[in-house]
Parts: sequence; structure tokens; C-alpha cells
Amino acid sequence: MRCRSCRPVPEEVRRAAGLLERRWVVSVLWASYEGATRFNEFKQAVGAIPPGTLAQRLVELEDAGVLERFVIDARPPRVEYRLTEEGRRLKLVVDAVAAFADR
Amino acid sequence: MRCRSCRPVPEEVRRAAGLLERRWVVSVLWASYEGATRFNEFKQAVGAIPPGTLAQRLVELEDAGVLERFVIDARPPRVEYRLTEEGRRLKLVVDAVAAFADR
DNA sequence: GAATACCACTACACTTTCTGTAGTTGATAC
DNA sequence: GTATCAACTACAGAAAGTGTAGTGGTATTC
Repeated sequence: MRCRSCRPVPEEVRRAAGLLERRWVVSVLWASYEGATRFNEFKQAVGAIPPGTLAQRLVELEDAGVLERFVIDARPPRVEYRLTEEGRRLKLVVDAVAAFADR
Repeated sequence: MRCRSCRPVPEEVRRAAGLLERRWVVSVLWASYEGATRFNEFKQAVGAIPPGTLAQRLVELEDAGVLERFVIDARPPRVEYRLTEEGRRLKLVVDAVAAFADR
């Protein structure tokens, strides 16, 4: 059945949605807006996320240009994940989710 | 590691995120904002979604109070899915995704 | 009046994704 | 030297998503 008024969902909306439509992504982003930068900071802020899933999400967000990964040459070496400009733009989405959530 | 400033992700944000963090949800919502109400309208607007997944998403959105399902006693009987107030409130989230998506 | 098409799905086998727990490597803390 | 931390990886099993076929009752087309 065709809907006279329904346009198909635009490709770019699908692509952006694909980023969010995986478990824990919103929480990981929330944590980063709260200041988390290190693996275990994300882990503790997000709570129940399994480490394998967190690792995967961080790689995906890096690949998507939302986070940048920096290895800091200290002893022991540390890793930091920092928001990119792109990542900061996503805050509006997470804020909208949070606004929907409370109330 | 504890992050002095990171608060744990609030439970209600997790719950709201859980709604969105499943494949196709954003597209299904988009379609409903565009005026889709019937199964095959959603199907055509969303495109590549498998019918089983669409059926499942519609049930979940109904359970979440985002859509309401009405069976219309015509020949053949039809089904309509209409946005609830709650569902209309979610539009801000989808709009934010769309805003992020273009450009 | 036979064949085809529409509608709103369901069924099923298969693949992908997610989960939970354990373990690794190298350094520092007690 | 025992324990702990940081940032992960490995792996088996569970859950979610995919693709295709089919269903049952109209309705439309030839």
C-alpha cells in the first residue's frame, strides 16, 4: 500500500539512526558529555555494559568520527577518548532523549 | 577508575534509550510522523525492514505507549497504528537525529 | 469464474549482535 | 610477594535481526 503523503525515510537519516540503534550507545555518549574519557570511566558511568560491548562501541564511535582515541605515553600508558566536533553535535540528540526520559 | 565528575547514567535515560536502541525504530517513528498508519505504509516508507522485524517493532512501540493499535472493521479489516501523546513527544528526538543527519 | 493481487501479518532457519565471565600484560601499592 | 589497576581480549551461549515463503480472506482484472 502506498501512502500518498509518506516520503521514504531519507538515506542520511537512516545512517545517523544506525549509529544510535545499537545497545548502550546513548549511555556511552551521555557518559562522554559528563566528562568520561577513559575506558573504566565509561564502564563505571554506564554500569551494566559488558567490557567487550563497550570496547566495540568505542571503536564504532571512533570510526564514525564521534570520538577520537588518544594513547598517552605515561607509565602505565593510558588511553583517552575525546569527543570530536561531530560528537558534540550529537549532544542535541542525547539531550532530547533525556528530556523525553524525565517526565 | 572513578571519574570525579561522572555521574552514573540515570535509570530513566537508560529506559528511554532502550526504546531507541533497536534497529529501525527511528525510521518507523519517522514514517509515523510522515503520516504512515498502516502496516504496508510503514513497510514502504522504511523500505528494507523485514516484515517480522516491523511487526515486532510495532508491538514494542505499542507496549511502550508510543503507538496505539486500532482494528477497523471494514472488509477486509484494516489495522491502524496511531501516535499517542507520548509518541508525539518523541518527535523531538527524531527531529534531533534528522538535524544531525543533514550536514 | 479463474487468476492475480492486496493486506496484515506469521513461521522458520540462518546470521549477527550482545552478554557474562575469565584472563592478559605490565606497572605500581601495600 | 600478593593484590590491584588499566585497558582491554577471548569465548561460549543467548538474544536479536534477516530473508524468504506462506496464509486466509477479500477484491480486482481478464
